[in-house]
Amino acid sequence: MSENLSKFFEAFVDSSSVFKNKRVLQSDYSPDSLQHRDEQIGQIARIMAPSLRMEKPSNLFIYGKTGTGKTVTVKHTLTELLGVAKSRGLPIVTIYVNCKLKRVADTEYRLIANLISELGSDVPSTGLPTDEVYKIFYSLVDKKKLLFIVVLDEIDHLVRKAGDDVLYNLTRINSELKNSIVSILGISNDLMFVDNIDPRVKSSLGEEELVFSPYDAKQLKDILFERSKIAFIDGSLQQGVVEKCAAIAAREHGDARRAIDLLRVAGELAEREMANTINIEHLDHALSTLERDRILDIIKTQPVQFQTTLYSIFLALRNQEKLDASIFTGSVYSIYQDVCKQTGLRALTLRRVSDIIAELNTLGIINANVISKGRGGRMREIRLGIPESLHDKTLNIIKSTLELN
DNA sequence: GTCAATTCACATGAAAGAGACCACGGTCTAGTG
DNA sequence: CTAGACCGTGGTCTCTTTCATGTGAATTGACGA
Repeated sequence: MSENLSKFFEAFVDSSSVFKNKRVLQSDYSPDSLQHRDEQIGQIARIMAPSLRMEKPSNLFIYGKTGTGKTVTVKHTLTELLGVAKSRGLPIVTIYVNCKLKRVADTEYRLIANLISELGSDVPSTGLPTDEVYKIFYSLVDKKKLLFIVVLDEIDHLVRKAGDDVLYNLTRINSELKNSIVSILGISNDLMFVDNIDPRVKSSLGEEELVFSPYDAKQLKDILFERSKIAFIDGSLQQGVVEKCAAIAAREHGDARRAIDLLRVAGELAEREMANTINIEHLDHALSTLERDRILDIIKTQPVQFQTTLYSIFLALRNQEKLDASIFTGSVYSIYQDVCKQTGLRALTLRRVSDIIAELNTLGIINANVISKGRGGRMREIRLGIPESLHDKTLNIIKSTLELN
């Protein structure tokens, strides 16, 4: 057996892979040159340039959907800026924080704690009063004369969870500092986000704004070609694969990250088959694999109550005999109560379940719309958002977490 | 027939509570010289 | 005498509950033509 296995590994190593440099297709890779973002790079550079004279650059706010190159562009531009600063001996420091990462920077306290740790110091992950942490941060920043550029990626996430007080406090930092200057660069996926924040914060944080529009199919194609030249062995991509990949991604609001993922998975599938070219079938297959993994992964990582709610939705729809029909909050909740009784789980209130349904909706697992039936009341109309081919798998996942049969 | 008021069944907001974590400082205990 | 174990306190964070308020259109009922 182990002989077989080692043979397999040998064969795997020897088989001509389609990849030359797979890292280029990984999500954390940032390319040396950016395509179709010259204009934005120029604008960011113009806004940030005063920092090289040790003047405070305007706070900058960047919007754009996922995969439009916001993060990469910002990182790219700041790296260049830091290069110049370094060669001139200017004390400029950039800090990059992704506010979406759970347990890293998704609350006010943790954000500041994170900034502190970026500055090479440490505070406990919990236990201190928030203003204490602020004080530590201030003293740390103000110790030397420095110019900080703080990049807050996915800032909409932070505000949604922690409220806009955070931003207000951050924008006030400069008035507390004697020596140093802090400039904030916020990145948001949500275009509507700014409408919901405190006007005071809005004016001070959004001194400058920049919008990243989605890539169109042609631009995506250019990007994919560029990457695939480095990533794949010459000639391993069949005609039309990149074009189709670009077209798929363009259809889904021009998400370049997704397009690149798609290409990578297609390559992995081809590699697994020991094929030495990637064809359209691989791409189609990759598309469904990616989608399947995403959905199953989301479901698997949901808390018990979420899974129970989803299970109740399944049951409610099954009672109606047709899974593509829709049901309403009330019937889901009564079934949910039965399920809880059955499993011995403590049943939550309708209020909470209603929120859970709303959250499942934003995850895309279900589609729920609020409708009014006039005197019949107002409620959510709920449908499953999971493709039928995955129904059995999701039910199995849920049943195993609920220890049901 | 028309129009405003009513009503239903939740949606949505706000505030507050419970319980899990964690750090810190003080006290107790056991081991060491 | 000292290091480590063990509390109590005070803080944050997440998930919930409770209480209150909001909402959109079918229904109702008064009113006038």
